[in-house]
Amino acid sequence: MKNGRCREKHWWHGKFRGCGYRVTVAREAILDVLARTDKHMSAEDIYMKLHPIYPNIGLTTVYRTLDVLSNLALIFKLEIGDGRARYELAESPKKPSHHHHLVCTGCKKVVDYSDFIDQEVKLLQETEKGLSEKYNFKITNHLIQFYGLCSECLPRT
Amino acid sequence: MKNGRCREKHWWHGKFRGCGYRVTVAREAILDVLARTDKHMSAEDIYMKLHPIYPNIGLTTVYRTLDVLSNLALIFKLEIGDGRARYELAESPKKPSHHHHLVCTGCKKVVDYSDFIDQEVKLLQETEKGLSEKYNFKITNHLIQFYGLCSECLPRT
DNA sequence: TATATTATTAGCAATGATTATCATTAACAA
DNA sequence: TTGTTAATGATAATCATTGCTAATAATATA
Ligand SMILES: [Mn+2]
Ligand SMILES: [Mn+2]
Ligand SMILES: [Zn+2]
Ligand SMILES: [Zn+2]
Repeated sequence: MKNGRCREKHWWHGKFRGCGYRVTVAREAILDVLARTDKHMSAEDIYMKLHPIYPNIGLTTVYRTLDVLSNLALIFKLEIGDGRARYELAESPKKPSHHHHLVCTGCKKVVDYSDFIDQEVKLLQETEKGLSEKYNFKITNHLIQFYGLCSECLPRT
Repeated sequence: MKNGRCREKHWWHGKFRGCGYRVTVAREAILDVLARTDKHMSAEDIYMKLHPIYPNIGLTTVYRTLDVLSNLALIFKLEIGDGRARYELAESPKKPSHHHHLVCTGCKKVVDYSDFIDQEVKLLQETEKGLSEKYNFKITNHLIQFYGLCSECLPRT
């Protein structure tokens, strides 16, 4: 039986290698931060979280790494309208795989939801098909988001 | 019968005055640009369009004016993910009042669509109601967008 | 294991859309 | 026509993100 001295291999090591990417401390650390939260974090959030433990990982590296992880589809990039992108793990036991977002315009909190997903998927499929044909588009993605005020922000308005 | 010498009054003059805003050349010109197109224009697009006729209207004023018009709900501000906001008239004979967008990630072209709007509205209402209760949010807005490649951008990939 | 190759990184400068400042101008109520 | 004050233009500042480059570290190879 192997002991724990060697760096634990994660399933995505193979994905990295297969795409010609190296497995680095920064990449592991950033994935780890995202794996340990159910929040939707900005590049700077991640940088701040990392900094006490890895003070040598720069903000630029965080951005670059998030870009790589995004291209590998290991994470999702999410724009909520405040000009600061948020990121989350693509596959996580902490959240449903296909979900959308509820954004508080007050505190910028993001809530995952997957209610009504079945009807939604049905409508989306119909719509995508219809639009593809009518407008001659190859549709690759969609975005559904609700905006409002959370219970903490509503009182102070 | 009145002649055409005086500046034509538009219906939104009243809306301006009622909210304590003055009617200015820049505001009329910018609304006019948006009224004459069915495109979704950026602040700079509008500035460029205006510049030959009104070289004294600065880009800053375009931004400020778009902000005012947006607050008055005369126009919609639209983010398509390239970090540059687009604007369109809220009510226009050129497009359906309630519509969503199909965005080409290649050339950033935006197409209005209102197909499947009835089913969509139904689902949105149900979803909003469900989410409001479950997550204790006051939902004020929603965003639905499809992304893909238009017929011109698809070949060159 | 030692070495060569080259992807990755840190630190910093640059970018680009949008906003803030402030002195000047123009709308418009009286 | 005039006084009040909102609106403007020029410019500087902001701020998230990206570009640059010499140094470093991950991996393949001997
Ligand atoms: Mn999420
Ligand atoms: Mn539109
Ligand atoms: Zn909130
Ligand atoms: Zn296109």
